[in-house]
Amino acid sequence: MRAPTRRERQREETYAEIVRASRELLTEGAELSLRAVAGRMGLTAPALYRYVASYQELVDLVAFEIDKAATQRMAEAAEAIPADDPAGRLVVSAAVFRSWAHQQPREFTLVFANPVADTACVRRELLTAATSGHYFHDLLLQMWDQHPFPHPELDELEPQVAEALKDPLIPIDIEKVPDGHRGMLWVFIRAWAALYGVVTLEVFGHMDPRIIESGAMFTSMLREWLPQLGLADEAERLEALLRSHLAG
Amino acid sequence: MRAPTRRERQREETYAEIVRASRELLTEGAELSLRAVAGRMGLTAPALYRYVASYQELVDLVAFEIDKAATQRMAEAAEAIPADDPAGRLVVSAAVFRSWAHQQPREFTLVFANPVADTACVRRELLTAATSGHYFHDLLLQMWDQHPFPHPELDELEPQVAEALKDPLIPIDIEKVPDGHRGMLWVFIRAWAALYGVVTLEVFGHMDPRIIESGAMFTSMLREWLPQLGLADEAERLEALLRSHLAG
DNA sequence: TGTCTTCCGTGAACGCCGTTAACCGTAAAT
DNA sequence: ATTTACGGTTAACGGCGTTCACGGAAGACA
Repeated sequence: MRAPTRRERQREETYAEIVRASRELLTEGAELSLRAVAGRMGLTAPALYRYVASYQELVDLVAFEIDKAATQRMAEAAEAIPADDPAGRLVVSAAVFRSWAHQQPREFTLVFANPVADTACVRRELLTAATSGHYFHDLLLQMWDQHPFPHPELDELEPQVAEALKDPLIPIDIEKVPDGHRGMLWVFIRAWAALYGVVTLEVFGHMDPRIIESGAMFTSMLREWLPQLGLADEAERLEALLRSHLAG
Repeated sequence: MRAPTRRERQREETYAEIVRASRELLTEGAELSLRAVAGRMGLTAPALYRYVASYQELVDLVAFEIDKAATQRMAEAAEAIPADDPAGRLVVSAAVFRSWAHQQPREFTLVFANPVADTACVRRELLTAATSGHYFHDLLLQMWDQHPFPHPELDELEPQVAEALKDPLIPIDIEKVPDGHRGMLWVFIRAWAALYGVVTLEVFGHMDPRIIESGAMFTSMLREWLPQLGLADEAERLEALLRSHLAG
């Protein structure tokens, strides 16, 4: 772990600049293309091939960094809530996640609505490396540690699901899950599905825009989920917390 | 309403061929491009501009027709269920919807994961014209007619939502909704959100592939929804029906 | 029937795009 | 001091959406 040489530092800075330029393009609504990124950096397109092997690899790189940045945004907002209130932090994080998706729909689309199935292993690994995934799972685990909620046992689930949960392909440090409580992952996964579903629907706009803007879809999704996470008696407090963060 | 002239018939046939060629490309995993579509039809790209004003308009046309075709596929499968069992037909339709999305992920993406917000009015109108939307809403209305389920009153909902439900921007013939029961739409919309969310998540693959394949996500979504549609006592029958259609 | 017009196709061209190849100065490594 | 690796260049290929000028053929109409 020696100090990075000058060349290495320069290279890292170039990567950072690539990501910066790419995100600027996305934010401005322009097309993300190698030529546009290169142009914004003051060099020509072929030069970028010294850093990424293809356009798809650029997309993957940018997607990973965007996910990291979005997670940091959630973490910063969550710090306004005491660390001993992981449920509050989760609610705030979910609200920030939604706001981010609405403010930066192209960034959100790049990360979460790019097919992960058909492409190569790189994107596959992204599935288990997702920073946001680890972040959400950590909060959920903290919640469970503080106030365990019920979850199905592996043998109550469909065999294929039980099998998948034994060596799961999701962004979580599996040793953090207490032994005999793998069924908890099923709750986590379904919660993620609910969050992902609502936000994706809203971003793609397959719904009356006034309803999207109101946030009612999101609120009602959360209202359904709080009891399942053992938060029935805190529902009122958490819904108020959500309301105060929906605009942001 | 006179008979269509020869020219008109020819033009319609050309449109149909455009859609046919486009869908072939999508199914084969090739890129959907004006040149590729034209080439498959035995003509050059500029010729297509006699039929569509731009690439985006081609996409919209194809998306609309794909939605129609997917709906027909659902309707055909639903015919195996008696007409006096709209709940059964809904379950079968939802299962077929999911199968279609998995078998033709590119078609599904084109229709349901293309941003509708930022583009022009054409796509906006698609929102209320969606064939599949009308189909689902018809089934839900039939279910309610046969066996009414509870729904919130307008004044129990958030004002913005209540406002939106008075003149909704969704694919439904509003006069079919009984007076004083507009709140029903809120149930419909949330049900659609749940279906859309799960299927989109599965198609984009942001989840362990073994869990996607098992269909457990979909089953559990349905299990949560049956009671809300007043089908608690038919849950067992309908879940069995779902299981028998999940593979298809 | 003959003329006029509308429709539907063409080829050429423009400016984008991703990608490859050959080339070269400079900074690091030896 | 020499070699090597790195990071950039220009030129070019094929493909994309799109526009334009052109022409033939089919329908409309006298």
